[in-house]
Amino acid sequence: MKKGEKTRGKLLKCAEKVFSQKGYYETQVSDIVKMGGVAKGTIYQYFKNKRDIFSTLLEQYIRDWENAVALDMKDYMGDRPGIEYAIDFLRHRLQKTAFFFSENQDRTNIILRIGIGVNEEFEPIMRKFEGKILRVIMHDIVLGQKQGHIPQNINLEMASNAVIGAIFRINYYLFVINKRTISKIDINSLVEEGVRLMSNTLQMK
Amino acid sequence: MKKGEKTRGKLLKCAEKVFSQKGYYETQVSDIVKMGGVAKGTIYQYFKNKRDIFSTLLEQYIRDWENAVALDMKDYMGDRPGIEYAIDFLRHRLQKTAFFFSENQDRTNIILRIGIGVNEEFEPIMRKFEGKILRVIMHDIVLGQKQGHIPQNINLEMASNAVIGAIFRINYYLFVINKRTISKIDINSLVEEGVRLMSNTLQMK
Amino acid sequence: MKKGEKTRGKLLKCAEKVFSQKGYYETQVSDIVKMGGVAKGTIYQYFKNKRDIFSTLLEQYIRDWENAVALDMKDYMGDRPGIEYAIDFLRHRLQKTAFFFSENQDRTNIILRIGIGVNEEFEPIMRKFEGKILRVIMHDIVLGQKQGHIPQNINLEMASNAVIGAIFRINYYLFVINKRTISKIDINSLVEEGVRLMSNTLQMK
Amino acid sequence: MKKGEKTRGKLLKCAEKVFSQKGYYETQVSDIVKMGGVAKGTIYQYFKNKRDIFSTLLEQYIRDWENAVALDMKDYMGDRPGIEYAIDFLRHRLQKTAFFFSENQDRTNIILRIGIGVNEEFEPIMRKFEGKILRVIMHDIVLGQKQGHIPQNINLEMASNAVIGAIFRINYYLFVINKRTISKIDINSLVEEGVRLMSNTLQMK
DNA sequence: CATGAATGAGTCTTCATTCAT
DNA sequence: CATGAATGAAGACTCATTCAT
Repeated sequence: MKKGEKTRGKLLKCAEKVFSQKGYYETQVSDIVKMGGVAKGTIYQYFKNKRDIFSTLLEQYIRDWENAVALDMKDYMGDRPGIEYAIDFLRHRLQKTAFFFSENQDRTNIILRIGIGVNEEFEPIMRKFEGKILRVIMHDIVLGQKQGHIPQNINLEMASNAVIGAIFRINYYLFVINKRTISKIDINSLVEEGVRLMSNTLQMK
Repeated sequence: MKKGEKTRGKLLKCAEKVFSQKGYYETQVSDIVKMGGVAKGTIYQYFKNKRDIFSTLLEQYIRDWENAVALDMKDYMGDRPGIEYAIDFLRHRLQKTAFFFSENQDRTNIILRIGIGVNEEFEPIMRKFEGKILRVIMHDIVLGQKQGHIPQNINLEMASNAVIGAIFRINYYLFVINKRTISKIDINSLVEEGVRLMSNTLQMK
Repeated sequence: MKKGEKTRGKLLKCAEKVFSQKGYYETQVSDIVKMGGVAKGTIYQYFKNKRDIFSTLLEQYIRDWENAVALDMKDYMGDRPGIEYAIDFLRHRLQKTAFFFSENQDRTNIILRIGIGVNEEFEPIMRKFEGKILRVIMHDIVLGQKQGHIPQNINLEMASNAVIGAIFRINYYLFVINKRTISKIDINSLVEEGVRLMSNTLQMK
Repeated sequence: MKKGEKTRGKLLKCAEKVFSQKGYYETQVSDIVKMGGVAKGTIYQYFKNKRDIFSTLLEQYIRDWENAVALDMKDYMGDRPGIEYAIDFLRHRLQKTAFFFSENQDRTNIILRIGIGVNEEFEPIMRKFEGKILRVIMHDIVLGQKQGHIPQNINLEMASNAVIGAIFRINYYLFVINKRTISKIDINSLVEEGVRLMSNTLQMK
């Protein structure tokens, strides 16, 4: 790794920490730079401005999430039937999501709290993020309906928002409000409860 | 005395509008007073500073919500049994909530979006708000369990967070993202769908 | 006393207290008004502005001092000789001064501390005050020289400044720094010491 | 590093000039930076705020004075007797003081006029300053008493205040009120007169 | 690449003063 | 005479950004 790349990465890591602790507006570029141990001017070698730092993080988060949660969708892309199979599918989704949100709490805090209320110039990125997640959920539900595990008369828009709301809120509650550090075993029992709640919500059978 | 109260109220209304549009940090005190048609100094007769304006709004919202949603709980406090009754109870909750969030979209935007990411000095107020709502939901679930309409083995913490997450997210989706203006008739069909989803989530029967 | 006169006097008394405690710039008109128990606008019925309040006090202090210290000068205007007489004269001066500065410590604080550093627009008044005092001292010294109790070769300018400096400083030390409340008996022993110091300074014999 | 120190020093010099001319409250930070030929923000790189600028000056003055007046005390620490020696000692003190107050009239104005009436948050610094001076004078008097040149029955508290008052007042009169610029020869004749007055006050013989 | 001194537009906030009631 | 709501000019201070070294 080039020296420049290393500095850039370090600054991004510091930015994540500070943004997470103080929010976008309350963090000062000098906070980030100080934590990174470099001079004021250095950060402007890698980022156009403060906004650029924050949106770089947000864009990165979308890719992180895709890598963590969305990509393995193919494993379950086959049309093999069976309700256990569908539940298994849901379980994996929730598990990946829980791992994603628990492994980096600064990132979680930014995605679920900081990113929400911030300036509308970041809204497109956040919308894109949410849109991706929402589309995955909708796709999953439609898949479940095709396979007969989810009733046809469910309102897709309402249901997927209910699911995303529930999932985000639970992860927010666990990892942002309570800052819980959780073992893999703990996470699995939580996931199991989540599977039960969500399969109920969607009347999976 | 009368005049002062009127000015204060007007400024609070303007503040709500501007905070909702621009967020806490991007709104300038001068935006608010300009919209209110008064001089800069006037707003400082009624509020200590910008923070005070915002937190006054938040505190007001807690009271608004209690008046709108929480107070009529007693009507259903009787121990009349019957699952229809329990569903009816849930329906009323969701209906009141939907009315509350649809009747003042600036307020909704501030509660569900602006208030979330803002500086941690407002966190206690937001926590208090969320705490009140969470407690109502938990109380409702426990009541349902006592009356046998909700299974005992449900995880109260997870379930109530799932419910609050789903409800907030749906209202957020409808009134903040889509800025939907909704007739009473529309709202009722949405509420009906919400009742179905939430009663499923909680396995009410 | 008319009601108006009474209000004016009360406000002046309050102003004296606040100016003494906070200095000219740190006192707010609203402090004075609040202490006086009247409305903001009322004080502007009696004084043109904040400066007018302060300079009214200063002007008053000049008259106060003249009444307290300077006027009885005539009692000693005769040209009766005798060193005891001259010392007696000095004693009376110092005594009157000490009474003047001890009887109203807010006034003392304003004259000896607040009034010094304040805006140069009050300088003429303060100069006038100091000038009157200086002239009295010079006159006294010249009188002492005429009568042969003070050497001719003394530098009038230096000596009178030394005397006024010493007197002011001692009173400042006693009544401003140490806020000493002092009985008539105490004061007399202090005055006696002062007489000794000043008669030495002026080589009175 | 070099450049920064230079800017800081320049701003401090400008601040001294402006504070001296306008007093603490009437000087605006923008006056100082304008005179310094730098931008508004620059001064805040070196000083926390306006108060910090002023108190930095005051603290500096204490050190200046110690360097100018107090340090050479040891030269006279020997116990060589003789009244000429004691008078010589007094002469040097007054001379050093006169040089100190005449060499930088802005500083003199701030010490003897501006610093007095200002807000009580600077009082500790001014007290510290006065305390140091007072202690030196007291020490000198006690030394004189030990060596038999000053009577034992003198009131130390009163006498030292008389001396400090006289000295300050004379310097104030010369360098603040009359803004006299004085040659070394002039100063020596003034000092001679001062020696005479003070040695009389303290009955040195 | 890195530095950190300098910039200055931008904001909040204060407070003496006015004036309609 | 008294009130107190409203005014708005004025000033301190912040902080993202630039650029010469």
